Amino acid sequence: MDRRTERKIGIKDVSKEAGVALSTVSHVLNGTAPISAEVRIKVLEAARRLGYLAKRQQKGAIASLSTIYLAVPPGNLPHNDINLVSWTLLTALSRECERRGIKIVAHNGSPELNAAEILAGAKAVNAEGIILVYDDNPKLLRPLAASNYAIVLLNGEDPTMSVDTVAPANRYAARLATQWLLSRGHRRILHLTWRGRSTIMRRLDGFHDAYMEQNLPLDLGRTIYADGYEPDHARKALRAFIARHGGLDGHTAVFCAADNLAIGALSELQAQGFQIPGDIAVVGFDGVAPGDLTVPSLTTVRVPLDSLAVATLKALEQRLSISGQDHPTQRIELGCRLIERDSAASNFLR
Amino acid sequence: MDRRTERKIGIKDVSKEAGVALSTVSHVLNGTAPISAEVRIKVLEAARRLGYLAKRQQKGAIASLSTIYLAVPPGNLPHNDINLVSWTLLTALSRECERRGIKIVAHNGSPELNAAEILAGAKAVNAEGIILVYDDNPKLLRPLAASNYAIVLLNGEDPTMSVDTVAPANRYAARLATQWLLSRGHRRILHLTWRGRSTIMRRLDGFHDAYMEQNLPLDLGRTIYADGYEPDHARKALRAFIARHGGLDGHTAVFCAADNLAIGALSELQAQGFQIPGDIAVVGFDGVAPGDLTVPSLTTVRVPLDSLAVATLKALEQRLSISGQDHPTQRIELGCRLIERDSAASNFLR
DNA sequence: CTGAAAGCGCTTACAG
DNA sequence: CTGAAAGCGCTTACAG
Repeated sequence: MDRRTERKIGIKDVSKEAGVALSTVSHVLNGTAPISAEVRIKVLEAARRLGYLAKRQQKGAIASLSTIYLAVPPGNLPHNDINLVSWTLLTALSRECERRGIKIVAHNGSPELNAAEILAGAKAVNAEGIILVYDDNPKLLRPLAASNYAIVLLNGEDPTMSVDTVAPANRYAARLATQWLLSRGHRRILHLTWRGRSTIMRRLDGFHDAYMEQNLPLDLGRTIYADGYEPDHARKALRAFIARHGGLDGHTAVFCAADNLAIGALSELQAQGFQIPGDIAVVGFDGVAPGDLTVPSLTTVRVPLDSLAVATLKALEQRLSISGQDHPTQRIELGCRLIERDSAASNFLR
Repeated sequence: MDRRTERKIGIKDVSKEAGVALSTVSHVLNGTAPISAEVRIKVLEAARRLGYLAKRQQKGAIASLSTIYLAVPPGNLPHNDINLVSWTLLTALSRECERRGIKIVAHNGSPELNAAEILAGAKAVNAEGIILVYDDNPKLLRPLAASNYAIVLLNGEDPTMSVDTVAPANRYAARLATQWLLSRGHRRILHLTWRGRSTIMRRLDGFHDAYMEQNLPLDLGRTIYADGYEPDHARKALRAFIARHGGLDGHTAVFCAADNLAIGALSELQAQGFQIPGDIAVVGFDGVAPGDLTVPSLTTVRVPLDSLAVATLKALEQRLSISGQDHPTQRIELGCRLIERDSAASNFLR
């Protein structure tokens, strides 16, 4: 990440790169003298190219964090290797903290997260901030928000907006994937999901949005609820659906609310003799499963886990630097990208 | 805002405030030496109290912006004094730009916004960034996103996530207002809205969320669509509703998707002899109408317009400082607060 | 807008 | 962790 050669980029390097005087660079960056637009732009572009602007932005923030307290509902902890998403997200977070020399201490308490315990734990390790992952329990969030810790909810939903939140743009990303399928001629699409955290329901919203945007009747898209988000839950749910309808009931694609479900869907559909993507296309969501190793490889929505980790730390630092006033809480959603692979071919057209 | 006396807060002031050595402060802020947790915290709190952390964060960013190009759909321009929300938002934006010495140039083009025109206009004034207000037209956003201007969509929705967006947390705020009514015993609530931009539909989502969260049947809450967002549209829609049902049909509250509608609702309901809030409570959304001047004064959801303006500039600067790589786009939503006044009394309990 | 120079604020190395 | 001191990077004032 840090190339040795560009260790210390300074205003001097920028002036050379832009071919202007050192003082000019300073004036551009501070607005302390009237500078022509052409020169201004030349300087700013050089500063951006060399990463000087980014460095300067970072420098402001890098101050305040030394220890973060991390609270994750036990079911989502990495040692439970079923949930690869959690694992990858937490790894990204650890890596980013390490890179910046921030210590991160994981909460280890009752099976059910509990605000008093979390606050006590954070205090015991002298944390400046708390990252709460996945949870969206208002009973938990309210007392945490009332404390004077900087708190960020990661990958969750806080409808009360009592704490800052960082999450993928679930609704828009699901809409994107569904739109992609619709644009390739699919009309009857199954959405395979489960009744879990509310963030997963935002993916269902997006599924519907795509139909509405095309003025297609919503009931062309059918939603199937699995009993959970493991591959076996997907298999069971699909098996039941197929048995009930004596087939796929005219559906040509399955959009799964998680890669785990998509993996189960792939195996169940293939076990039942369906060709993928010939008979039915499969699209996942998450982008952390080894989707390029499945057969066929999995088309999926990639959640930018690294960026989520970075944004979480930034939100925490921002909150820490705010004195007294009542800045409104913010929710930051990051855009996701569709990874096109073989389980949903791009040349399907009915 | 800037008290003369605290013009230049430096590390020296922080060291005095915290009662530690100057070098210690530096080490804490840079992590360049092992410092005990107690001292660290003492220093950081002093730094925050004096606004030093905030100053430092700002300093990193203040660099890159000198001219912003502002594109607003003509119907929302301030000279159309019907829309007080636009006016207040754009004023907040101008004020913040002025405070920071940023020049802001308003686009003035065809009645329908058009990407090529906007880009040409931005280039003509040597802008570094473009703020697009209110619009959510993908045909417009796509080509803008493809340009290499830093772009922020303010108060809009971009489901394609092609540009960074700053907006109020419409869905959660509407949920909050509805929850507040439900918690005061209201069960049958009218949601008065109009078919406009999609952000307004998010307020409808939030209206429904509040019912779902309480496990109340959704059809207790009924939605009325006015023909637009002006007070007269609200009057007409309510008049039709009351005529059709021979009254309020058991509803005890009207939650309006905009203050403008709420003002119309107040006047129509009173004209028809209903007591507010005795017979029916009225809640608005926006918080910019002179809601404390209506009779009765208007309970409403206040959108943090100043913070939206600040966040927009920050997002623009952040995007400007990013070199090459593909950082995902971000959507920032800010939390809103309920302003309790007389049009929905807090002691209504059935 | 340049370039040399003074100055300022923060960083850093070190003895205590 | 302190305190005095050297050093560094950026800012600022100014003549050209």
